[in-house]
Amino acid sequence: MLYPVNGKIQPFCGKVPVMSALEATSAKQGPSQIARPSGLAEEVYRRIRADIMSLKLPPDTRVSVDSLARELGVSQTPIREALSMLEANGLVSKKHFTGYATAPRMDRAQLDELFEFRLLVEPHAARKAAEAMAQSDMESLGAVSGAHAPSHDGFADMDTEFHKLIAQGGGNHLIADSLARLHIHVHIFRSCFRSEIAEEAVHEHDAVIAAIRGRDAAAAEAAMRRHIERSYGRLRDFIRD
Amino acid sequence: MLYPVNGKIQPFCGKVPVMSALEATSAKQGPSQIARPSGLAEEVYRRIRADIMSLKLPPDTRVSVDSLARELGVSQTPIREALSMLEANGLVSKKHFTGYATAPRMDRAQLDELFEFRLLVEPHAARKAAEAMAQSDMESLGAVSGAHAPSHDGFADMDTEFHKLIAQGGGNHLIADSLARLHIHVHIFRSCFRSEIAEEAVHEHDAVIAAIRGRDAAAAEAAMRRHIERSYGRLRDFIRD
DNA sequence: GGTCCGCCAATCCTATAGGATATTTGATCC
DNA sequence: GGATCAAATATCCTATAGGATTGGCGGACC
Repeated sequence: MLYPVNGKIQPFCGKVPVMSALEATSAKQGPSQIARPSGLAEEVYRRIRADIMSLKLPPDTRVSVDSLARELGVSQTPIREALSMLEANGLVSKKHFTGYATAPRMDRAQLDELFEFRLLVEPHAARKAAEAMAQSDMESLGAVSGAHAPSHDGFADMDTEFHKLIAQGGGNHLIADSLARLHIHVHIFRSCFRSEIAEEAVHEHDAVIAAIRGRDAAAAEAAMRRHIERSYGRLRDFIRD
Repeated sequence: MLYPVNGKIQPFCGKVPVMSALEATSAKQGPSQIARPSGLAEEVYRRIRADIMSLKLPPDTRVSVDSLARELGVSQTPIREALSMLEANGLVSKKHFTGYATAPRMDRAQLDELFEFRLLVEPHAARKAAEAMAQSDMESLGAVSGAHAPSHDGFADMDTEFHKLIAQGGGNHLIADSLARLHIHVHIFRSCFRSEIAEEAVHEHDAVIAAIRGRDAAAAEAAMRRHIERSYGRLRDFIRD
């Protein structure tokens, strides 16, 4: 057959891939989501993004379309579409006739800009979350609370989920999407330095969660602001420029 | 020849297209910019985005890859890359095996979310612009001030430039990019209703400009907040849902 | 010994052909 | 007359081949 089925990524020709895609989406986004086998491009997109976030593709690394196509067992077209989307999200950059490369690691100026933005948006999101968060999300929030994360990746996932839930809690999709896009870069930056799991961060998280559960908007905003400021202080130490 | 040169978009095979691309970029971004013929995909991207913003492609309209390829005289690949980038920016959406379509017109909820976001970010940007805007941008700001725009498009361009300069003035690229991305949607929404050129908006702009020129951060923030609130009121009237 | 020029490999970019799918249209049946 | 099913069309998705360009490498020249 023309479609290599060596365990990488399979096109939507058979029935099995479709089912697996359905399971994947429904498992990740909850049962209320429509079944949408969004195509190979999106699959490849997630794969590459995961590789970037796990530092399997470190910052400032060349990414060859040919290599990816061979490695994933798909044609170049979906690779190109995925890379174009990643470029639009700032995770890779394209130089004409030279190819794609993962974005270089954040420098001091970019870190400052990123946290200025977070400090502007995320406390507001926490305030609104305290006012209007749905009960279901509130319960999910409890799941990322007290449990001590064993590994570095475990903490990172928990942190991502924590901030995502609060951003969504405000009910504003634009805010949630913007913060999610930014959080990816924070994740990469933090992973670059394999920073120790900060016990403080967990306490700060719990403070925010407590305020939101108590529907105390002002306290939630303040706690989130404090968390981001402290987080900024912890990350800033890793950089000198 | 394989490359149709019927006046649409030309590949980078000859010398003339390269020169024209150079002239275009240098004319738009100033003489200090490196020459970067970024490829067909970006050219196509700008073209489609322009067509969407000019309502030549109205909201919720099917966009065929084949048709675009024929119309622009290029292959399908750059069209796909451009559409992927547009999708990442929320201007088109893709449905598997059905094709691309321009995003539907904003509904009331989206308008609310968008202006909540703007109200959160843009006054802050104005404050920072008043504190730190470069002298060159300050002069450019004067150019979009008093002059009465004759046409609807003229006002729209002026408005876009006004908000772009202030967003850039704060020196935070993330803020500037986010606001630019959002402003496109505001532009489309406004164009849909061919709203009359609001004389008020010009006065509000002038108030912001005056505050920034006077380096009065608090006044700039307040003026921008007022401008956005009024702008929201003007646009909200067009929608019922 | 340093610098410049031409060649080679790797990569990207474009174009075309073929298979698969969703939507539409028309005819048939109830 | 309305609804249902099937064929046809238009479109997308994938794969492969060929042309064009960049960056690095070795040799020649000053």
